[in-house]
Amino acid sequence: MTTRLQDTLTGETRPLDPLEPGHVRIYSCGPTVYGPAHIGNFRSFLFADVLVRYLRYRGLEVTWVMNVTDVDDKIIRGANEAGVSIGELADRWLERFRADARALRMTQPDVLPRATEHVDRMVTLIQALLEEGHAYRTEDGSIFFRIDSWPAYGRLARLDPDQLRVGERVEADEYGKGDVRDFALWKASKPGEPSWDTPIGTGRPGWHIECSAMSMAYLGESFDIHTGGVDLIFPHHEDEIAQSEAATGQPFVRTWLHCAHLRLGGAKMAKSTGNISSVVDLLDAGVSPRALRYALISVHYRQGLDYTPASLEAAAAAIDRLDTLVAALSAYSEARSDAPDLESELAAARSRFEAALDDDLNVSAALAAVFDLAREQNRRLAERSISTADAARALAMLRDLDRVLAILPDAADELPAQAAALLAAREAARTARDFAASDRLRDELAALGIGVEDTRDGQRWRRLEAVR
RNA sequence: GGCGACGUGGUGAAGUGGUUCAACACGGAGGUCUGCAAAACCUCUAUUCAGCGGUUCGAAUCCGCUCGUCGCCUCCA
Repeated sequence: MTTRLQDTLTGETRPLDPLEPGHVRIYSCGPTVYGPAHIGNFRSFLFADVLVRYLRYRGLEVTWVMNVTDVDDKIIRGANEAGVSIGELADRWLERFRADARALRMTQPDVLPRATEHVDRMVTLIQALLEEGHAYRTEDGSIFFRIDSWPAYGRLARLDPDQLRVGERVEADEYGKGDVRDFALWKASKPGEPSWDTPIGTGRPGWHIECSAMSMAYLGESFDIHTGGVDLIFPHHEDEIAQSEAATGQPFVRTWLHCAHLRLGGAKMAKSTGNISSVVDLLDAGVSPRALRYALISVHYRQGLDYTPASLEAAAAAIDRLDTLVAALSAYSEARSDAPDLESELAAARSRFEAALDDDLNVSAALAAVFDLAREQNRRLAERSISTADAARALAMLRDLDRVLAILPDAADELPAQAAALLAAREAARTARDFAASDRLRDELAALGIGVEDTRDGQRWRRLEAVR
């Protein structure tokens, strides 16, 4: 069974068939670094992360590129307001983005190219478009893509170009275009804006051309998968297809994957409407990053998802259930022979897990396989019907599946020295049957965020993940 | 106005013609275990899948209509 994915362009769910066998090339539209990322942004980044992790888990080589937009209207405005250069502003927010991504256990992309470092590539593309008659220059020196020159325009978004409601929301600074629907490839320099001196004039690149140039720079003129939020389908990705294929004559992307919106209060989470919840704010408020990750990835990527405090609490409880199992499997010790049927039980869980993810990344169903496995192992632990080695095998299986999900506690997590001392003291108190002291020490550990339980395997601890 | 997605229990959500098809998680009720606690396990928590009509031997799953929610057509993950 191979992994099947639903392509936005054709609507078909097809087996993944990389252009280069065994090597998948993926481009994800990344952040525009002018402010803090919100969790809706990260829903789409983490969806791509799970995809990358799963394909690697499956043994495929993956090259993952995520762009960073570091020049656009908002960055320019933000930099002017803050009295810094766009580079300084972008550096600041890119650093924050990296920190958020680390906290949420997003895989580091192989390349995080910045738009301002790839202007040459964009210029080359634009030159090709000008030569082929797909682009034209306006009086002020801006360059636009001529939509009429590309008959397939509108296919991705299933929009009829003639039906676009032009005139209602036309940007004031873009008159001079041959057709109001045409989009900017190059914006002529204006006072107070950064610009580049290039063979096509002095100015700065439009947004859409960035992604075409940077994806091709690292992945080639044709590559396997392009991801982003559904709100990028039109016009961003539609424009990318038009300009890329018009410039190269090659099919641009084989599979388009789009992540549905995260909603807050019933409406799409978006900076422009202000109903956002930033990752920084949540983490600063003490929200467990693993719970947040779980909440964001546990629903199928093409399904809308409502963000509520309750969803985060449910996620934290689910995570805690797995944490407890990991702690129990680690602490378990029983001198007896191996359970003969464990191996097949673990294998069955793995195959359910893989079948779910192969089916267009059905994370909910994959999690169901993990939680069923958890219940089975908890039962065996309670019955003491497995060996110490069996427990280690079950834990190894969970950890292996977690290469995709990345929600389990850190394997290298060590008890802080202070807590370790309290735990040792509690051990001594319990040996002396001094339960008053034992209970007091348990409270002290809880205050440090360490939960302690007494079991046949001795004291067992786990971190208590805060929700808020 | 055009295009599209969706509507499953107290909540989130999987399931897209039959065979444990109503998963899984959260929450709730009862029980077992336990110094206490916690955790875990067991049992229960949707004769029913927005409503109506149709196709079929058989539908949550296909078709039609109605109602409702959301999204795109503009920057946006």
